[in-house]
Amino acid sequence: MPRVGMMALRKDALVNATIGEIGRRGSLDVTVGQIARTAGVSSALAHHYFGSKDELFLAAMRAILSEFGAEARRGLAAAGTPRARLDALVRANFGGRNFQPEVVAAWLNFYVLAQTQPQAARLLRVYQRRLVSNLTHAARPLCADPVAVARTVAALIDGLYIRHALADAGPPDAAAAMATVARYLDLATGVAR
Amino acid sequence: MPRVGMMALRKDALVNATIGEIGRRGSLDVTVGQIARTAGVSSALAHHYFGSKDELFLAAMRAILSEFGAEARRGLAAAGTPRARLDALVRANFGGRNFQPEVVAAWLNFYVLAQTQPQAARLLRVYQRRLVSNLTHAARPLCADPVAVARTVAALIDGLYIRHALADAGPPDAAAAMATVARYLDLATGVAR
DNA sequence: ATTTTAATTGACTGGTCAATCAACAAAACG
DNA sequence: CGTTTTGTTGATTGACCAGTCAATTAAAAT
Repeated sequence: MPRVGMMALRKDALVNATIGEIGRRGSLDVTVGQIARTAGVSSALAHHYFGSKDELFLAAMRAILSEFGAEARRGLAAAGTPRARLDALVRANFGGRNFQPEVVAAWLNFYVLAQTQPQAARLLRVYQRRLVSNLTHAARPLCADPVAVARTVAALIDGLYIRHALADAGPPDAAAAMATVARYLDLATGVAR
Repeated sequence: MPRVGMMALRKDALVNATIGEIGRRGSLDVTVGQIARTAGVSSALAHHYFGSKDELFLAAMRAILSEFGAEARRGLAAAGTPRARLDALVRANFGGRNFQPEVVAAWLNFYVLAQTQPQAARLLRVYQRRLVSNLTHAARPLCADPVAVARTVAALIDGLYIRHALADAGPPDAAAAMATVARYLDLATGVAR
């Protein structure tokens, strides 16, 4: 049943299936066959559209990053004050699908991949730089050393993310993570407690 | 050349080779054969002593954690003041072999494994709890909410670790990471700047 | 000196998987 | 209506690998 325009549909389905399967298995040890079956196509088609397993995973990561980017932009646009901008960036990191097990799994494996895959490393650097840059911009009116504060917040976000994602029990607590960052921001920007 | 007492030697060599190979490949995608060859033995011997690849990797992780634990204990013992104790814990995290690429790779893959391997998850939780507990204890005399500060510092350590380990260029800068934590501690404990 | 025990390996097995390719189906096009 | 384009897959290949096992060596124990 070859209809024209299937390419976009299939690519989307394959990317989503990739995220889903990585989440289910918890690692990159998923076969192209499993992913393809979940997407309802043959493994040959996955190779046809993406060329290789690596490309498929990179596409999945790009999808997650662009979803995150969109959320960040939306939050920034709606924020009126510098502090609201900071909070919006933090919320973008802890909100959305970011705490869903599949996305957590994708992130952790992305870190692993970034050690060796130049493409993955580049993607990760872009994300990291953009976050710090956005945070710096938002923090500039609020403190003496906005770059240092931005870097600290960025690290705090990553650390809280990992700690909550791999926490002892229960679902990750986004609210608690955001509160911790907020408390640091209060301190760093001299807000009375 | 079967001499008695080889077991400990071989196990050590295999554990070190495991860390080394994971570092070289950047992922858990290393074969038992590669590890064994690096250790100078046959793959059959690796299975003989460890039973499975998973066990071998867990043993490697335990080695890293125990090295870290020893360093933390040494630092704590030498520290006279609460603040010195905090600094010692931070230094234990950023010092030693922890920033060597192989150890970084092991950590990242350990995170991935902890999502699905109960043993790895348990190990990680023990490490995380102990760190927070040590930090809390050290922070108690210095601030009103030592638990919150300890959690924040722990997250900061993890986040800085990842960000520096996967940084844009050059070797990870342990000094900068430690300075960032120190600045937060100054803020949180009301030290004058 | 013989037996036991620890150390060690080569060879093998059963299975898995990424990637390729030739071929088939149906829509679009002229 | 025939041809081109797009979509799709089954079957295959070539390679790799974890884990097993039977066999070998030499030290240690009796």
